[in-house]
Amino acid sequence: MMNQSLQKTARILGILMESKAPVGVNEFARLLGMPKSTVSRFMATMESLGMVRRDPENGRFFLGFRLFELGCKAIEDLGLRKAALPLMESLRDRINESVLLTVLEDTHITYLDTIESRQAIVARTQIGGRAPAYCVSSGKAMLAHHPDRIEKVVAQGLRPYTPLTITEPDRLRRECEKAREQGYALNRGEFREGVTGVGAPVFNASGAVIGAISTSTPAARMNKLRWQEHIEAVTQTAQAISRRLGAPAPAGAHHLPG
Amino acid sequence: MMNQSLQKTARILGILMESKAPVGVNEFARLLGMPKSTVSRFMATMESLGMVRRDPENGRFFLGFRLFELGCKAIEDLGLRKAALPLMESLRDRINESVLLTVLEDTHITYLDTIESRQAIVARTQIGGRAPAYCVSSGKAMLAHHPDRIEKVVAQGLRPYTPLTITEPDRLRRECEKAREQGYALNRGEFREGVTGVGAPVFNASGAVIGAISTSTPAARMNKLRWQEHIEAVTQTAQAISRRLGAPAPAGAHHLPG
DNA sequence: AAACCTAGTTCCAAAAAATGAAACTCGAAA
DNA sequence: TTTCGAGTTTCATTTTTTGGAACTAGGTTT
Repeated sequence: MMNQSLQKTARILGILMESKAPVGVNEFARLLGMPKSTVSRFMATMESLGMVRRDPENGRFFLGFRLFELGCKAIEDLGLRKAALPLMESLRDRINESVLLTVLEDTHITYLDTIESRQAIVARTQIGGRAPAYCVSSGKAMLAHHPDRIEKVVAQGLRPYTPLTITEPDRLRRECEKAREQGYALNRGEFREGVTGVGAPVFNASGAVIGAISTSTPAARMNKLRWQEHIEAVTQTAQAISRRLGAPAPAGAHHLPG
Repeated sequence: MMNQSLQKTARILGILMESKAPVGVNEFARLLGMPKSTVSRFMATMESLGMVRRDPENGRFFLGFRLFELGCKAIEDLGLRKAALPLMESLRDRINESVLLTVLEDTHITYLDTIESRQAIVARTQIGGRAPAYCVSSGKAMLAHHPDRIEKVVAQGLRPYTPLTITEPDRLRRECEKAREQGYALNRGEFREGVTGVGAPVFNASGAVIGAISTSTPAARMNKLRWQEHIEAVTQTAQAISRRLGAPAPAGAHHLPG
């Protein structure tokens, strides 16, 4: 039912995504459980299409630059980054902490862009990197509007990344429900130890969640007042971005007439 | 000989890359000259692999975020951006013009990153975007070290983008040869009218060209002195980045003992 | 409300492509 | 010189993909 060449392609790209060093034909053959003749031909095709490139030293493979061109277009199409960046800078200046822009993809989030805090100690985040949605503030903020995804996440198993990671399905469901009511979600150090955050969803003109704004702050700098400030600032910024994108007014606080 | 599913995938991604608006199954079928049943199944597979995503409104397709993850990893692997960015900022501050980081891919260049000039008037460049190698300073600087590519470029035809575009194969060959000797190349407005630049190649530890640094300056701000300043500054920056990457000392000016 | 688009999905026999064991090439190491 | 490891090519066999047609589902016109 699914095109198998494509699935194989995705596996190969996945291997290169995870791999630290370039990968050769024999290693692919081993990892994929396929004869090297098959792999060799496949890689030749992928190379000619720019999906991978060869290390001229030893013929091993890296991901290709064509993927970068395509990936940049992918997020450009979304229009989110352009609308968000200036407001993200203001937010960073307001709270003096790193600000992140993310999208929800299946059950994980992807970091689209970062505005770094100007402080000496920051929790660096890799643009293009991922995190499990249920472990981070932006992820929970977005899951809150995708109940089906919550169940998919739960079905995949709630692995503990830190002692504070949510591992109880019902706890996750409750937190998301709360996040939906309040319009924001928190991360108290559930993905990376000592890294906290506040996340709020961004909506497009159709009222669909298309991304989230969040903060990344070392736990050592957090206290009750700061949490409150961050929640307020992040929520306002996310709403301002949504407004820029033509989103209908948030339904949260105001009760609209029936 | 080449895997045809992969080629089809590349064509589909190419269509989405060029397309301004999302594309539906029927439109793909028309553009690809294939029955819609085939396309429908294909797109379903691509979607499940994250290569494309559907517009929830109308079911049409965009490029998927997975491509962004892969693309970011692709340039991270190269290690060029990390080595180059700080020096690019210094260069921008030195000449107060936009500074670009590019790689050569087949016969075109791809923009990896930009440090914008602080001036009011700038020629904006899209990260992830392309330009024909023979029309821009960075492209010519890199072609200079890949004679086979020059011939490939020539074979594809030298289309004039502006009145100043090089359209004579021999002129391109001569310019590249000169660029190789001098260690830099110029663009006098050969790709976009009124946009000039100076480009120099960056080498890795094996002495191979892996990218280029270049400037982008409105022609109105250019004069003889500025060209000289830019050439000096760009060349020095490119060499400094190469040194960071462990490149052997440039052979250009010094005549090494036989 | 019935007929009629348009867009997309599913079916299945026919057609085409990918597969993989083995032979081959090429460099480097013993 | 031989051996080894990594990669590529070959070609009969197996496995996919293909695509016309039927089907589904919204939306629009008569």
